[in-house]
Amino acid sequence: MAPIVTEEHKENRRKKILESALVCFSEKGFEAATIDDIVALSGISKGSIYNYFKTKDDIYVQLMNEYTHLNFEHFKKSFRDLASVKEKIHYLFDLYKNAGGKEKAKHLLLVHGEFFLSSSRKEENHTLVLERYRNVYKRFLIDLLESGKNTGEISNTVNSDIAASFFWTMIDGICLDHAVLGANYPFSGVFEKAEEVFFQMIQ
Amino acid sequence: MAPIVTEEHKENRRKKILESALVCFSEKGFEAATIDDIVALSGISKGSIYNYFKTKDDIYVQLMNEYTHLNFEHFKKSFRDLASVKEKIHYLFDLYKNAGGKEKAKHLLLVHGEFFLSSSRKEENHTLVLERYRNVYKRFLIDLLESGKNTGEISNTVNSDIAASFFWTMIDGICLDHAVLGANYPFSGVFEKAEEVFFQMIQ
Amino acid sequence: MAPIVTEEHKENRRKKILESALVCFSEKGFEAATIDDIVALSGISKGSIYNYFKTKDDIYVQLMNEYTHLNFEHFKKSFRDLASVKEKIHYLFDLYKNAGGKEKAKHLLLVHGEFFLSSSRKEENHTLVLERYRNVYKRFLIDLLESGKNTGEISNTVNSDIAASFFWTMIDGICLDHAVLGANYPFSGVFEKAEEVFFQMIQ
Amino acid sequence: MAPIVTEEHKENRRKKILESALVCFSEKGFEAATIDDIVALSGISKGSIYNYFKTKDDIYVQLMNEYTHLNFEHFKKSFRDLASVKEKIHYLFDLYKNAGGKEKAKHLLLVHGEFFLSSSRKEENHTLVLERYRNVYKRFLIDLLESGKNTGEISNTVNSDIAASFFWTMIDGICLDHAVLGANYPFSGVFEKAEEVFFQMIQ
DNA sequence: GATGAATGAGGCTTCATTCAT
DNA sequence: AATGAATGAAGCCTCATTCAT
Repeated sequence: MAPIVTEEHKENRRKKILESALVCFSEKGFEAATIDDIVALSGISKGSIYNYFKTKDDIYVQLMNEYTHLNFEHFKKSFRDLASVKEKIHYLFDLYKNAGGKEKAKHLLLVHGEFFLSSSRKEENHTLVLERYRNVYKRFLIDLLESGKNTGEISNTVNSDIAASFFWTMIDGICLDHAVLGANYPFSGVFEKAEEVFFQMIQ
Repeated sequence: MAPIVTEEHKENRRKKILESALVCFSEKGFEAATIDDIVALSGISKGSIYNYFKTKDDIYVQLMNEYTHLNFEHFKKSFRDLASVKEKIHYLFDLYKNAGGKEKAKHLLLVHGEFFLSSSRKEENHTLVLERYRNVYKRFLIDLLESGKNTGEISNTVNSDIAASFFWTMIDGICLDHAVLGANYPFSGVFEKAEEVFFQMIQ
Repeated sequence: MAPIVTEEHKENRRKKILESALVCFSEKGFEAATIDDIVALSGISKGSIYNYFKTKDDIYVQLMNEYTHLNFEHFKKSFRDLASVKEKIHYLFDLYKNAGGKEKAKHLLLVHGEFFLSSSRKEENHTLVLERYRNVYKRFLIDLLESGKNTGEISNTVNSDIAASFFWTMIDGICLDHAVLGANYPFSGVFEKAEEVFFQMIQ
Repeated sequence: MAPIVTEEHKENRRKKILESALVCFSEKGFEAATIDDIVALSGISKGSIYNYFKTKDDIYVQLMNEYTHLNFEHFKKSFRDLASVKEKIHYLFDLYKNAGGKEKAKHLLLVHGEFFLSSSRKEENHTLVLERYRNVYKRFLIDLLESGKNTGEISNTVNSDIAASFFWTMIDGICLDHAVLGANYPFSGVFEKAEEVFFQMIQ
């Protein structure tokens, strides 16, 4: 007898749970959000959720991994159409600038931010955050900058390590301030300054 | 009959509770930290804590207010000995740069960060955060920049509002990344870049 | 997927909780009785109790509603076999007279009494008590008296409203005094007097 | 050295505590009312209250005793001016009828009612209630009725014991229903009926 | 006697997780 | 695989009572 439940169906349910968790964690914070909240939003039963995820923490971790992964997949795909390194960097800025208005992006930011912050208190998550920072976020930028040096678009005197860190610090800082402060924060103005400043720095 | 316990004694106990709370919130996060943790660390009984603070949330809020207040009192006092606006700004950078190594500063950062982040989900705290951002943090920087314009130290073309926001976004971003990423983050290097960049921006 | 547990099973557990609560509230009073008492008596876990009832107050309210409802259902069913209004009224007196000896009736009385009394301090419960008094207890008696007037069994000069109130005041007063004073109260004697007096009043 | 604090002053403070307790117990119920409520209302410090009363229960008991005592003192004093037994009984009815509108009387009623009810669960208080019922309330009525028999005002066939119990049951029932049901209860009408009925019974 | 800060046991409720069906 | 009832540990907070001054 063929399996009644296809792999695809299972993956859809898994995704549905993660999506719902994202909204719940964003709205209430990880600790305050309950499994029942996720049940209510996803329409998937509690027992079922525990078939897909071992613990509430597990949902958190998989959620973070999933979206980081999707994020960079998206970056890489979009980069295929962009010729120069500068264009790519402009594209990154644009991406985050445009995300500023989207609801889902705000959810992701808050949850990412909380995960990042709280990771310093949980060995397991901390390892994950560090690993991701080094091998994904920073690596991505460093590779970009180094390739820019090779093409001559970026000055060889630039310290890629510091510039990469600086880039993400600014992006994170701006997005977070925007997510929390909302209209009280001159999002566009600061973002433009940041872009301007960053290009000065690397040329 | 006069009160048996001096105001000073009471203030000391209040401080002791806040200090203990800071450590507990920093180590476990606000939600995960328990009143019993604070009891254990402070040596003050549960009932007594509730004589000084109405709720766990109240401790959180007073803690945040207290340190913001102390912070800016400190800024203002130190500024008396500094003649130029540039010196003052350099002093601010130095202050945060030096705080990077201190244990208590790291605690404060994590707790402030979490408060800031979580405030977007709690109307009451959000109001407080917004008010503090506008009337304390940003106001402080704007006043500084404006007085710099008057003395000619700072270019009149600078948009104080955006520059002030940019300043705090960088400070917050750097300190947070440093607190979480630790040795994986080139703290000093990024900080120097930030200072350099900021002075370029305002001249 | 169909529910695993039958509605009947759930209703049984709900009933079990209410029954246990009745005993606990009766023995210690509502405030002094604890959820743990109910857990101990019912053998149902604390968490489960909160699956069936929102709060301790909710148990109280549902308990009161349940028994009032059962009470009047019982009245109405028994009345089918009774031809005259007088017989019905005699039946009511008998019912309460006989309840005097039963343990469960005593429990109910004390708990009802306490609920009634305390309701004046809780808007929500007060509304419920008033509504029940007007639309159930008093309505029942008034309807009875009015139908008696139609059949000529009861004098048309009787003020049904006052007679109905008088009826319940006597019943309540007697039952309460009996429940509290026990052997020190001439229950049967007073009850007979009350019945005698009431029939004089309505003829 | 003469005592700084006179006996009178002490007695005044004791009274003040009892008065405040009456209001607090009436407004919140005995269990829900706190010592701090009494402190707030009386303006007397917590430590001081415990100088005058051993426990919260002690306040309750003394309060009940005090007012029962005052009550009957008042009865007896007023009776001096009344010649016939019937007048005295009418006077009693009038007293309770008039009390219906007074705030303090309502407080007393609710608190007495709760004490009465709850006494069945506390051996110590129960003894007190029984004793008071037998030796004060009922005794008072029985003596009245018996003296009425002697003067010929009251029929010798009346069972004083039952009539006395009936009297208090009606009074209690009416006052309680009135206190709780308020405007929904035809207080005056029922009271008049009760008086009418009682005089029929004893003649 | 008077004061009110300090104490800590104990109450109500929540919620992650398990497990029988 | 799916369901949701059941569990009980653990958290926040209250409050009667004590006691140092």
